[in-house]
Amino acid sequence: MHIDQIIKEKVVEAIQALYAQQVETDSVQVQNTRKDVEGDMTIVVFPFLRFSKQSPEQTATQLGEYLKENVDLIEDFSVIKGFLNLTISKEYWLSVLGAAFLDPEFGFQKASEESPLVMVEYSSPNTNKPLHLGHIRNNLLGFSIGEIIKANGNRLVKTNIVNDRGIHICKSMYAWKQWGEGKTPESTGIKGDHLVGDFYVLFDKHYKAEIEELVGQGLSKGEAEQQAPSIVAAREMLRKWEAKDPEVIKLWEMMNQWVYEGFDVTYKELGVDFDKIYYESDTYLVGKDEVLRGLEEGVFYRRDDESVWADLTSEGLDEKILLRSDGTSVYMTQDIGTAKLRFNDYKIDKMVYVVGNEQNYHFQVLSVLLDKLGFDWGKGLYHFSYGMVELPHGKMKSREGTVVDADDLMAEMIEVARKTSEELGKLEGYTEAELAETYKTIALGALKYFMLKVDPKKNMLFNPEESIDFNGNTGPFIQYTYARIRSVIRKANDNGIELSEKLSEQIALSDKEKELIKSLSLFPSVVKEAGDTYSPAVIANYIYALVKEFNQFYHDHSILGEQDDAVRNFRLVLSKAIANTVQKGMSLLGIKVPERM
RNA sequence: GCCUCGGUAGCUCAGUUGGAUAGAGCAACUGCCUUCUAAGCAGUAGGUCAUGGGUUCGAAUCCCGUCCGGGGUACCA
Repeated sequence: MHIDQIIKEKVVEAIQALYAQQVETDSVQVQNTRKDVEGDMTIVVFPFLRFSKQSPEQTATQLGEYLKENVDLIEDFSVIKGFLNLTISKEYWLSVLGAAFLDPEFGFQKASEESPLVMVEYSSPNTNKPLHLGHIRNNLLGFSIGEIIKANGNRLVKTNIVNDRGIHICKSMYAWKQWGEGKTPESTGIKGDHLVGDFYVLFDKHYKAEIEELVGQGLSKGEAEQQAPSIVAAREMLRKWEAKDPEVIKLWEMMNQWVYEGFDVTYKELGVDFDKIYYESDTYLVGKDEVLRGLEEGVFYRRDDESVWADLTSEGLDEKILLRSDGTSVYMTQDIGTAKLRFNDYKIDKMVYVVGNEQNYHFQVLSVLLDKLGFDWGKGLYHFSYGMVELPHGKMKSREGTVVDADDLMAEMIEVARKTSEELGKLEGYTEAELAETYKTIALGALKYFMLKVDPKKNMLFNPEESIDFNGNTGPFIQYTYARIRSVIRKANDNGIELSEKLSEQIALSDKEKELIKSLSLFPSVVKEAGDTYSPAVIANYIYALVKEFNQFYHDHSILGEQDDAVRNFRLVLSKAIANTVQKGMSLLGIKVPERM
């Protein structure tokens, strides 16, 4: 049991004994004592004044005396205004460290066959252009939240829904057919997703020129947008695709294949993966069937123009279109189909969608629609809604070339990591492969930590000019601390020093050492909080604080140079426990840690 | 218009269910490598927590108003 809980229960007991009053354990406020005040844990006594009918100081003193008298691990107390500061015994802190050191799964809960099955959908790219910074945030959040869900004792299925059909891919297809001159990734040496993206941009260029020309001929902008030859041709291509025209299907399959091969490279570099991938070309018809079923059952209704709608006004939402008047499906229809397929494939207890906050309304509606269609999991779906990544000049727009490309960004960061490492020159003796791996670990550590340390709900700013730092509150700072500890442990091994989990109670603990154990002891509750709130940032901020504290300790205390064997052993155990916690915490963010850097 | 999210140091961000004197990093300035990795440590400076009210022992945090900004409100996804 954690110290908070123990204290809370003892306070309840004390209130009962002193004032003959019942209070709830959760109503007792326990917090870490301020650094500049003597003590470890602090109880706020203001809420008890109505029972004690005495001043805050008197109440706190009475409580303190009772606790000191009756609770072994509480050694002493002090009172400042309405705050009761408790000093916890050294023996207790040492036992906490020993337990953390011995348990390789410290802070994590194991899943069993019976554990809830959680499906996390993330990434969800369109197949007409390469991945950019916005996708990176999505992928990193999705992967991380999956790891956090697992660490909280759930089974996990990671899934991706690929938007492989629709007008967007037809635009690239048309542009390639029209102006592509038979170019392929092989013939050009361009990565498949980038090549297809280039044609998407090319389409837009021609389309815009056509619109301008038509407007010059006297058409309105709206008319021109509808009548431009390129868009007419792309729409015709979409129609043929839906009619399964063999030539169009062949082109579609070929270009999508290029994109998938490109995506695979990017995903691998980013270190994310999926257990099951769905394609909208497979799910949109299922969704259509579901909507028609809903129509038959009277859940939806048909308008005069044959379009199908859901009336959600009684739920406080709007009316929502589900099938167009020409019978084709919309985004919502596809999501219904995908959901049905998934729940047929897996016995899912909880569905989590990692999708940007611009789609909050969409998921609110989806939840109600699934519920109306009789899926009992509809109401429980969770939209993990995250904020946008903004550039200094505003939003990213792929057609205006203001995007930060995922592949380029990673390559640039690896290059920075390489240069920095070479300047510092601490990797002597590493092979080329080991060097390359270390550069990548550091570069991706920097990128991932940068993206994950901020509250996922909030928009964040990315400044390509200033790039991502390697000092201060960053991934490499944390990795560096880990590498330092590993270095010490290696040296200990080399000198034949063995670590013992038996910690002598004779040694004196410095303030910093005690603080470190306290911080360490918080890890399990941090993992839980991150799971409860769907927030990798909680993990990131915790690790940073822990590591920052360790560096202070490292600076002020010698570990291997310590003459007293018991103290040296304690410091090694403490260091190793922290390294393990850092490694596990970083793994929840999808970040690796290097042995040396 | 309506719905929704946000506004904390020059910049990027933390800030637990309301608690003590609001914290980090970057940028600026100053110290510390003959001692386990200086991608580090220590220090200086920087704040009307957008703003006006309210709730109470106590508000960055909860409630109401105002200002500013993002997103949504499509037979786009």
